[in-house]
Amino acid sequence: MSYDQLKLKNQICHRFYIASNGITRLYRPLLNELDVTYPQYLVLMALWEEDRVTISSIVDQTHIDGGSLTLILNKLKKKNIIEYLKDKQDRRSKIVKLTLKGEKLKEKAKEIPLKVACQLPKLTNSEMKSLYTLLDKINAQFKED
Amino acid sequence: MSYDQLKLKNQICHRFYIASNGITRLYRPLLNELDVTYPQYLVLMALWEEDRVTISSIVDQTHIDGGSLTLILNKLKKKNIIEYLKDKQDRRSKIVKLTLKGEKLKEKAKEIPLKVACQLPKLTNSEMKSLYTLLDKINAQFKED
DNA sequence: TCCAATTAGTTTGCATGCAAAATATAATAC
DNA sequence: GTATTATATTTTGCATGCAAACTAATTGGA
Repeated sequence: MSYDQLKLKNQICHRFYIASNGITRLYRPLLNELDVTYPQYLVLMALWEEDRVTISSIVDQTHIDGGSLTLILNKLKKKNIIEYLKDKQDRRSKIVKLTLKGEKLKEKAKEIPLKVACQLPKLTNSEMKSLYTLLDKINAQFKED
Repeated sequence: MSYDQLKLKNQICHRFYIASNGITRLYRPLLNELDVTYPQYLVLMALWEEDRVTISSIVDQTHIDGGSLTLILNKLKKKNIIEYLKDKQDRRSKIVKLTLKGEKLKEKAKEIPLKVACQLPKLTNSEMKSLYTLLDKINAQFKED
């Protein structure tokens, strides 16, 4: 009764769990210097690409849970990194906008990706491309949720 | 000032975040039938492979944080899935052991991996092998932490 | 042998992740 | 036009993930 399919070494999800937590841990000391957490950093990356967007747009971009995002955004607001604008078209919506401080954080953040990459095992360009492609295939499923 | 390296589409960690959370979500309804959460299921898989182990051994196998694991194990004990034994060699340690109920859960769990796999995009054997290899390369870094 | 350093676990405090219920507002159906 | 339905966001309750402080027990070294 060994049930190989129940062994940890055969679990793809466990590998993602380890990778996600492990890499996030690499970000933590770097993000501490910006006084943000990893999910807060995801929100910032979304806003640096496109500012003045609705909360549901940020959910779509980051895949952060909506309930959690409310709390995350309130914390970013308290740190004066974002502010809320009213959406005159639809009073149910809020528009999220970077403050000047939030915009300037991008400059401080720009070295982070390279610093994290340096701490990861070296993959060849081909391996990295392959990994991105495979992850995108797996995640395609979750793009609509 | 586009800073491509800060775009979400270029973040490997964000892909792992999406994959880990997304696949865990696929497990949830199946695990509900066993009345366990995903981290609790990781602990069970570790114990089904090797029973009567220390808590630190479970940390090594599952990569679950030690502090969280204390709570998780207490919940499994409350559900009568595991029990604690005393380690006479080292009184600092606890031995974790499956109860009969915990052992029998394995039988109920054995269909879960296939059911989850069926909900994921089909990857070829070669792609799946490649994905496992790449994840193992990334995660090799975290094996010691 | 005795004390400092180490190790195994637990506890605490904070930040999500998530499902489900609750609010407020908009869009649709009739 | 009004009731029904759908959408945007917030709130609530529970379960981790994690760093740091803490307790108890063991090990190592002078």
